Amino acid sequence: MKINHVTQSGYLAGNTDMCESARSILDTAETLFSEKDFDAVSINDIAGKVGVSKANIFHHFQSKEKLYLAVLKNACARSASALDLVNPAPSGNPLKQMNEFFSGHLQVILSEPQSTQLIQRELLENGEKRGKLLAEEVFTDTFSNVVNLVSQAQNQGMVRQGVDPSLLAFIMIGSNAFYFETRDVLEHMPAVSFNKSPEKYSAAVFDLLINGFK
Amino acid sequence: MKINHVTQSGYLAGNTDMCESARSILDTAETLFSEKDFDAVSINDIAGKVGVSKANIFHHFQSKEKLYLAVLKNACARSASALDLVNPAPSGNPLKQMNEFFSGHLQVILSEPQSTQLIQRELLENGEKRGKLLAEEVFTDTFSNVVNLVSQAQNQGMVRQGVDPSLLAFIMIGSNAFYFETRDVLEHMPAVSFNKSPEKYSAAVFDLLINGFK
DNA sequence: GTCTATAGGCCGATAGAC
DNA sequence: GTCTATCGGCCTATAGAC
Repeated sequence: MKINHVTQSGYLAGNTDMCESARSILDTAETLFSEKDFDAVSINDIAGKVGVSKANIFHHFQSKEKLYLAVLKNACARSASALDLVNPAPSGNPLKQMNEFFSGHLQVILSEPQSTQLIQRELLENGEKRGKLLAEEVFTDTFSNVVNLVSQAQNQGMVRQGVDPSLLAFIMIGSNAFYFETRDVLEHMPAVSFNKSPEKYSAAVFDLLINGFK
Repeated sequence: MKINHVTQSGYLAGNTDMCESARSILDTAETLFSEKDFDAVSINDIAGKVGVSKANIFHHFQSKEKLYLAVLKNACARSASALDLVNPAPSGNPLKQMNEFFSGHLQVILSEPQSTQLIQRELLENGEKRGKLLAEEVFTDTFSNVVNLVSQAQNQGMVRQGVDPSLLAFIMIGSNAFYFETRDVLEHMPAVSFNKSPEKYSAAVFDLLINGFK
């Protein structure tokens, strides 16, 4: 498999011009591509599940690669817009805003498992080749929003000096991402109290990050 | 692709009886399977790189699936034994031991990128189907060692009551795993001070976990 | 825009000589 | 143990009728 993102305009882009069957194909493809990777999903699989012919898929999307990229673009856009909604209103105090983002972020990635899985796989499989593209088009915006949130909290004295805002933002996002990744294994781990309850996890981690373990 | 781990004796098992060419096949297969997933690596690829025939691979390993499982088993064993060495001597104080484990753990997963990548992919792609197996055979031992380390520290008053040892252990391992996953993207992120230096990252995260951000 | 039929290639796996 | 040759199947993609 060889996919060249550079020929594309980008992960994020609106695609509003799409007839009904093309939408069905795109939606079904997203489901299948989120369950299994590029090579493990055949055009036959998608065509069978949608109820159209193989040739019809190649008519709407010129190649399997372009279909996959359309799916990925869609997932990135949906994930990004869902995370935008998590950005809390600037009314509350910064500490509360950080907490709201943290728990909201975990809710979003757990409620959008398809997009999350697709993006995580892209990170794992193609990080080296397309890390720059992913960084520029997907992660930087969300990440810098969180960094700004932390910086504001720091300016108001709710985060002590000496804490790197980008590090704290990284740990918050990473804690949630790792929870998502390991959720299926976590169920079978003995002596883990926080599985099966993302809310408890969010609360406990945030308390740990505020106060430390000492 | 359909792989049934249940027919195997387990991820972890010594395989000492192996002739020279079988070893070469296994090593090359590990390299290729860590770079690309199961379907994206063909027996032809492996045979070509090793310099043997396809049929020879099927002679030593009966199927592509069994070869992959042998590779995975190998990687799990190597990763687990590398992490065993990280368990610090019980001489120092528990806080220092926790710190040593934390920085050592990151060093190990960064120095064994092939094993780490294979295990992370297995987690991402087959978590739901084989989460129980992965939990029992790979993660539980390492994880409970870390939980014990934290519990000992807590008994000696170096970790405050109210902190769940399993949560703290989870965050430590997760922080390192997330650093590994995102290392290629991190390079292209502006305003991130801790990329390119795992040591600084370890130190800064541990300080944050000890003292909190408040 | 949707279909059937098919081209052309690579795949995993096997047969059988040495 | 190692090879060459090959089988049968599934793959992406296209041709061409409607």
